[in-house]
Amino acid sequence: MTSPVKLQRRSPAATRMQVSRLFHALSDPTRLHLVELLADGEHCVCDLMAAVDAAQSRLSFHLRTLKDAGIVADRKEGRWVHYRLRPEALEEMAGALNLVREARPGAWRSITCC
Amino acid sequence: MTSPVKLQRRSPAATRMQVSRLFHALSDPTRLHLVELLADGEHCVCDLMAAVDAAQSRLSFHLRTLKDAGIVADRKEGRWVHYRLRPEALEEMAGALNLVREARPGAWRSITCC
DNA sequence: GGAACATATCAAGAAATCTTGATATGTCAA
DNA sequence: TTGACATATCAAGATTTCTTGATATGTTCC
Repeated sequence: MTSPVKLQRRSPAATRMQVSRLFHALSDPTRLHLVELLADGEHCVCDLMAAVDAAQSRLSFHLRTLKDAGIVADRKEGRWVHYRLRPEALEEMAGALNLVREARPGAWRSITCC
Repeated sequence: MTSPVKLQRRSPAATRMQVSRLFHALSDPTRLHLVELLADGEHCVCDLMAAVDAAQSRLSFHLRTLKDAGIVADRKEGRWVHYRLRPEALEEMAGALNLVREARPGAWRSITCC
């Protein structure tokens, strides 16, 4: 059974707030790099640290930022941690983008004004 | 004729930098709101100011941020200015997102590590 | 020309974000 | 149990971004 929380009952403002958090998570080159690396599946932090050239605490900060935004999830295994993408988040971003893309942007020139 | 600038000759790092600028532009609820408003075509600043509840210089700041990122373009007409979306920028973002989405994220669990 | 208007820019402070180095936590192996 | 290791967290400073109020620029109308 689905939860009783009403779907899409967020106000437009609340939706924007959430979507802006998602975009913010990808607004940094290091985080973008991490997301690219995770595109083919799970990776452990040590793999990621080798791939992006970042100090440990810096990497940890960016991974947490991605996690807080809901873009990645983690899985603890022994003394290391694996991160993976959350496809739902990517879909949500793509969806927000499509709403704007599909509306024929730049279709007309505004005439009346003020 | 197209310009002689080579296409896609940017390094991955430079591409990430550019894409992160695009995402940054949408990482703020006010700017997201503006982009939504522009989805159906051009609007003049006064329209936008009435729609998003923002002081004049604040609105101007956010429009410039969008413009600097290449997400909108403007057109001056008499004493007012019309803004419109630049579909290329939206496509570029959607493209970056798709590269990640299409790679079956979360497909496998990493076994080997460190 | 001068006033009203639309918009942009600037300067300064406020707030958020990022980086770095230090320390904490939990796990494994000897 | 001790030590090495993987990762997270914290604290402080650096940097960036955002907001606000003031002023500048260019346009139209009288």
